[in-house]
Amino acid sequence: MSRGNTGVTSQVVNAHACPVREVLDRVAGKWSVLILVAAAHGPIRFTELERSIEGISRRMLTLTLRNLERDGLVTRTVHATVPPKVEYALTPVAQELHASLLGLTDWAERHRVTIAESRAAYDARHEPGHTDV
Amino acid sequence: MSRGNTGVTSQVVNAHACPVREVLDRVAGKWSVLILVAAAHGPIRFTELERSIEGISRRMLTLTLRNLERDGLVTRTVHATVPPKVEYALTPVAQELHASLLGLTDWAERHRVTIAESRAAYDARHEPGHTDV
DNA sequence: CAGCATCCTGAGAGATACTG
DNA sequence: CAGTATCTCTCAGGATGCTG
Repeated sequence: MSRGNTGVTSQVVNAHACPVREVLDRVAGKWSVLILVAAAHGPIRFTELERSIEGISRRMLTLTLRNLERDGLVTRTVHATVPPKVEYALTPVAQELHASLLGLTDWAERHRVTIAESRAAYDARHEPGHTDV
Repeated sequence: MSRGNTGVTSQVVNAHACPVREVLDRVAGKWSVLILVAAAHGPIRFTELERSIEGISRRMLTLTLRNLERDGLVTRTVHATVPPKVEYALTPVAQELHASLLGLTDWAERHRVTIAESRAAYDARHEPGHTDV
């Protein structure tokens, strides 16, 4: 505050220091949350995940699971049977996260319509050939 | 539930239907939340934003602001003065969102250490040349 | 001051095929 | 069943330069 400004102390925000961004970097991937949701009910097998999550590829399922495992959000349990059986389960930490996400879910559902309208209006305003005002 | 399975009704999760993913698509961008945070204290000018947010480029600031405006999360007020003065402010909807994000912030701060450790351990396990077990 | 236009790079993600 | 291995492509995001 060494320089007299407008009065609002616009404090510096650092991307690396911001905790929200940390979570997002972890969860923002297209599939991460979907996996968290699908696994929230209890341990679930690879193929079950694959079928539960609409549109996910084998590759992305594997990659995302690996990342979640790395962060300690899911556990991977291999049952040495034939055929192989691998179960994925949320860790307590991930379950807490899942709970925190409910706040966002709630927000999304309360405002999804408003936002859609806002978009439509904005797009209309900026369409090629709007008469403005 | 027409097919008898393990008992866990792994319900189908659709990326387009999942409300959490909707929010994320809106907010997951590298800069969106940072702008929300920086603007949370009150109306803020373009250049103030630029300086508040460490590392953001003019281009990304503009783009992200446009998207937020499109979704009705920020308002853009142009003061017809010389030099120009443009102020961005959060809409009530965005302020609610900002509040919901506190849950995530909290989660991140409570577990950031654990997660970092988990990563380190995982990476150690998978380093080239681990003796396993 | 507050942008827009342009060029460029790389990580995320899709498609496809092969295997312990 | 539960993965790995490539190959490709899109697009978010960085760098830079120009303007009302």
